[in-house]
Amino acid sequence: MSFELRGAKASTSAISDKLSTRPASVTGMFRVLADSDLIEYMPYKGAKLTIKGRDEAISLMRKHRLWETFMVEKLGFGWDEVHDVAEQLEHVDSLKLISKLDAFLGFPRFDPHGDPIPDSQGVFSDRSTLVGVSEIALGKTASIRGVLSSSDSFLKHLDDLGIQLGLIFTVVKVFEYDGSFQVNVGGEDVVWSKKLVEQLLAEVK
Amino acid sequence: MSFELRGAKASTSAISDKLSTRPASVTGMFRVLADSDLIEYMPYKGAKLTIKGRDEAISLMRKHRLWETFMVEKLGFGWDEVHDVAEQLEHVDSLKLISKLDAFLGFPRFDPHGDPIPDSQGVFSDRSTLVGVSEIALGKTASIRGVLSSSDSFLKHLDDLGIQLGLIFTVVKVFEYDGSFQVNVGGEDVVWSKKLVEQLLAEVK
DNA sequence: CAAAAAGATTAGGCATGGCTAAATTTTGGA
DNA sequence: TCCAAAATTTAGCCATGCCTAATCTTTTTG
Repeated sequence: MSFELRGAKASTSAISDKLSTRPASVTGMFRVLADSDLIEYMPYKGAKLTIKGRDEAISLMRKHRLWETFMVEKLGFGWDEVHDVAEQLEHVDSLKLISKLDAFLGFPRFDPHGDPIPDSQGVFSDRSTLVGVSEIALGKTASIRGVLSSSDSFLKHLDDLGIQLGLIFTVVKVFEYDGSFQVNVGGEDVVWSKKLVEQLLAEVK
Repeated sequence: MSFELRGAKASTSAISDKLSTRPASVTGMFRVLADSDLIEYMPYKGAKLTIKGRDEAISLMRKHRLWETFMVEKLGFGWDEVHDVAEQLEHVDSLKLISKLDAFLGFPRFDPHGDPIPDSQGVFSDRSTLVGVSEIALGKTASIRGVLSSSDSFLKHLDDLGIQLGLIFTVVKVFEYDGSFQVNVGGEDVVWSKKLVEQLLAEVK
């Protein structure tokens, strides 16, 4: 489920590909979505979300990201394990459930991948309060808020290093030689590679 | 979703009724369930759960009750609001999700309605540790663990009185006149009617 | 104990949703 | 510009799942 939200038109075969289905089936879906006023669809010319479709997509995104946040923060799942289950959970139909879950989680503005969670009005928080770890100045303290990559290997690596959402650290030193960072975490100094810090998002205190 | 677990055979029309469907459809379901070895089915003679079917039913029950517990205890839902949503949540397929949820909730043995939650092995806690509030002796302290009725009006009444799962109280006095109980809750004395205490389950300290 | 009533199953229809193959439109290179 | 290749849609098929109506079995009752 990943139409482009920005006015892009989605190609039939790209979608059938992602859905492990056939282009002909996608055309069928287009027709029912168009009948429900969720997309604007002209044969051979592609499809584009309507306002209503956009709202629906944002609502799904909100649910998906809240469930992911719940699984990681409250249940202790790894960042790389939550996507598939969240895809099931996001289809549970209860507005009240989602708003209570949102409150229970403390109205988080970003999910474990650093992607913004739209609020109940569909408004996204600006990601500008987040900054790449590689850009944090010496001596600054910050906390991990998200990641830029979602690859399995990357997320597993984070697990291995014990890097998780909310982790607080201070930049101690930047090694010019290879661009790696020395950071202090809970009183202990560790080194994060250049490749690593470029994929991490944080909020500076 | 409520086959009788104890060896009972379920009647076709009783089921179609509960499912808001037609008897003919239930016969169809019987056939696919029998093909999956979930029930033993002889035309005109009813259906009965197999071991495998029983296990599946218990697993669903476990999920359903854990989700209900989550919604009531963590999200602040009322006891009467959770059933329908739990019916959706229970079909999310992830063993790991359920075992993590179980741990997060502290391995509860009873759900908000006082019904036992089977553990991961399918074993039920004995309800015998629970006792009707109406049978608690003077001076004893106990905590609410469940209810016997699930009627909307009853559950709403509990909400009105602020009676919720885990509430701790001490029996101060029993009025012979009408069988009502005077109990102390958080330092304050309140009166619970006979009808009320007969529907409440508690665990004596 | 037989016939009527009640309950369950089968037969057949209809809608859905996916598929393959054929037809159509768009695209991109000569 | 024009034609071949690629992309998309349409047509038609099949499986599923539920429905109604008809048939069959079981139960109830006179």
